[in-house]
Amino acid sequence: MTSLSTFTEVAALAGDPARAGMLHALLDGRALTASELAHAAGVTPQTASGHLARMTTAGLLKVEKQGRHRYHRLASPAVARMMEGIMQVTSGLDTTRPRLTVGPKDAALRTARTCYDHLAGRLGVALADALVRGGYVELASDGGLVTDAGMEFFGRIGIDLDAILTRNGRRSARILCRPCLDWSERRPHIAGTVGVAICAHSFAEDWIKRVNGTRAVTITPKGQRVYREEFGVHLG
Amino acid sequence: MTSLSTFTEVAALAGDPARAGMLHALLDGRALTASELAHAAGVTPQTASGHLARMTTAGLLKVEKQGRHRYHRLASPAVARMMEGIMQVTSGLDTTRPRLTVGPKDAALRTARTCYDHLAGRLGVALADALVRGGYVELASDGGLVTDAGMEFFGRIGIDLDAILTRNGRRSARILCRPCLDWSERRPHIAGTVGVAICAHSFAEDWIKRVNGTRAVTITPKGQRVYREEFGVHLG
DNA sequence: GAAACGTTACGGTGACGACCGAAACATCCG
DNA sequence: CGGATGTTTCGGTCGTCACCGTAACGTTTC
Repeated sequence: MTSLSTFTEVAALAGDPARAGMLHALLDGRALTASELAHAAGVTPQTASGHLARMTTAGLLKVEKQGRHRYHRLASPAVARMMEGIMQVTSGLDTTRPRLTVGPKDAALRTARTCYDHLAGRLGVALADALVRGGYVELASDGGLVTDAGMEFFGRIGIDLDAILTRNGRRSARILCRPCLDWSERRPHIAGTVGVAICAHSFAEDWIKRVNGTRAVTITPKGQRVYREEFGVHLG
Repeated sequence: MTSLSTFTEVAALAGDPARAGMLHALLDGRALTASELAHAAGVTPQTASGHLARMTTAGLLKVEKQGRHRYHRLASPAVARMMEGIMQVTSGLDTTRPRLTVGPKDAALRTARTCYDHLAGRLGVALADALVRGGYVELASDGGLVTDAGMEFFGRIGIDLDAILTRNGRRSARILCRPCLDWSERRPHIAGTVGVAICAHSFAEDWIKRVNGTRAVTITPKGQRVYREEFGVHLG
């Protein structure tokens, strides 16, 4: 039963405060140096280096060296999904406990953030709601799909899902998407290929911007207008 | 940043050999006693009791006491999905390492097993393949859906998906399903509401049976026939 | 080449926690 | 009621591992 030992190993790696902090810092998909990660986790660079080496050999992280820097990033989307899965469990049990989540950093994360490769937070949920309301997307707990009207809508705002899916090698006649339960909003937002496309396009069109060096994003004035006029999203 | 500490706590709970063993023993969705779990994890009942208490207060497990027995089970499907997520990561890195998985127990698990509430292993993948081949289900990495022909097919073999979804409160016009990457087969099988229905119906109709007290299942002669004649599945 | 910076390796300390033995507690059965 | 079984609590031991200081290594820049 070797699969059990690797399971334990991976979970134990994620179950250390310093390593968990680094993983969270990497959850936006960027590549960070050991020093940045050490700062994020609140440990010295030496300690961070050891953790990073372990996680890399375990397959959680991958590194690419550029000059004297070594950039670390999550090894695969599967790692991000694993973290999502853990957060689902924690958010489930947070209902009983008092939710003491304060601080402006937390507030920014709740408003809008990236979830590895797609949008989450109030913005992510609001976009999902708007797309469902407009009849562009059908979303259930098990899955979702883009309707014919949705294909037209996405094409109109500059997202050619058909081309993206053809490039990735489609396996279905329809454009499916993955629902992702938002840990702060407790409601589903859109992940999967469609979520990636929305997020990437939003960055490319300057509808959103990363805030300093976190997973949080701010909505630009241009984005405010587009989200309101095209999607019908109003963020209080 | 309290969410990070709970994240760490949950991951650390899953990252202990004894606790991981118990969680795996519970992954079939049944409720087991502390003694059984102690035996499964290879620890004494005292040790197991402590672990179970911690996991219960953390929200991973829930207990229901019946007489002098206390039955433990996974607290929610989210816990099973979290474990799936971790296994995805481990199976990803297993490609590099030598896959030394032997033993008849392992072989039985690979042939057919339950994955909390749906079928997995060669059987699960073969059923998914057959349903796709027959045009009853469309399945992509992000999601899946049951076609009109599929609705008719499932109705014919006694699974009324429409009724099930109505009971659960549908949120979509179509019947969607969740793809679940099989850790032994490396190919997707069907999870979500549809996967649950297939699995439950297979047990109810005696197409499959649990083997002793594990997640593995055996296919009955009746099941062999049904899977072959109705689904077109041939298991070597 | 020397200095500055980022990263990794080594040795020692400290703390957390997993584990079991013994015993108390709860429940069912004769 | 007394014995048997399942479960939990308590105390103590042991091993593991995170952490940092120090120092070495590699790369870049002046």
